[in-house]
Amino acid sequence: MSTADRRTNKHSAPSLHQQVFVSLARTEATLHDALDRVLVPRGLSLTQYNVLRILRGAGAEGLCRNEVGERLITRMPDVTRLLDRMEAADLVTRSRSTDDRRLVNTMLTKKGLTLVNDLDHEVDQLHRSQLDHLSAADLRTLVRLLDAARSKS
Amino acid sequence: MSTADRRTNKHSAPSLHQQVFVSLARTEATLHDALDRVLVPRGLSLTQYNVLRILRGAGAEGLCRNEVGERLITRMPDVTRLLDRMEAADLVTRSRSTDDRRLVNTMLTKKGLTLVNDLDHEVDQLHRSQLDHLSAADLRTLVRLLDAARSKS
DNA sequence: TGACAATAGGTGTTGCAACACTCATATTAC
DNA sequence: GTAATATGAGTGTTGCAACACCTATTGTCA
Repeated sequence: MSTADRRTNKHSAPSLHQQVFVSLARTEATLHDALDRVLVPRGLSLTQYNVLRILRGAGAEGLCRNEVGERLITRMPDVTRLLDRMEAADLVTRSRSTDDRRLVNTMLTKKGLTLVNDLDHEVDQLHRSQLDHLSAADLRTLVRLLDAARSKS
Repeated sequence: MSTADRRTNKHSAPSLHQQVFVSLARTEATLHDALDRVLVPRGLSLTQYNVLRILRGAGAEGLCRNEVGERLITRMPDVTRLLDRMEAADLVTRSRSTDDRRLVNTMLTKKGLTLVNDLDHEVDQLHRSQLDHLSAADLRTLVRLLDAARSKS
């Protein structure tokens, strides 16, 4: 675009790269919203649900705060208060490590584990219903291209 | 999963549908974060940038609040204060319609138009650099599958 | 025409997210 | 062994987002 165009409404058609970005954002928002409609009635945000799944995968030893943050999908600079809220809801419990007293291990409570196990089926059903009009080959292609799309970052 | 498993850490491997959801969320977060690093130094959130592009596309007449909200990528129940902040930053201006006095038309200021035009090149360069290791055919396939993935919702 | 519903916009409040900063503990260098 | 650095966790503050609710204007229909 030339300097003379800077104060006009003229702008070029979106490039293929931009189409990818917009389509990606729209699809993520659509699927995210639908999942929220399952999680919010249970008092969970998507981030909190991800923490439950992360901690379930970690087993009884739990994980320290930074390990939880690293495994989260979205960058989350305030894991402390996220875990505070989940501790207040009796979903997780924390205990300071004796090995390294800087570390605080967080693990699921029985209530948290039951909740995330209960949600497995409902969430899987939702994802299936949202995507069952695509073939397995298409889904595998989609995952492959999505993974490739972020491989540079 | 059987009832007996509800309080265990046993859970099945993620289905293909779940892999799509996770990969989609991760890729969106990665690309979103990179774009934020371009926009935040200019004082913009991604949503505000989208509003600028929406209003540029609308031309001099502008759009009313609900029309802006409908065109946004993510559901946004508080467009009023979003536009308040952009008006305070002198990016948009508002005027109540005389035809239907319920409507308030929002349009870009000269500053807002210049800003969004200036960002075009930088944003496009970013998107290209993030995705230039994928072929055009792959990008077209990605857009097609992403569009298909949200077609049911 | 006058009551009532529908639409558009705005507001009050609450809770969460992001930033910078501090404190405690552990590791490293000398 | 002590000082300096690095790492992990938590806190104070600010701003934005989401929810419910309210007001003004328009449209609908008896």
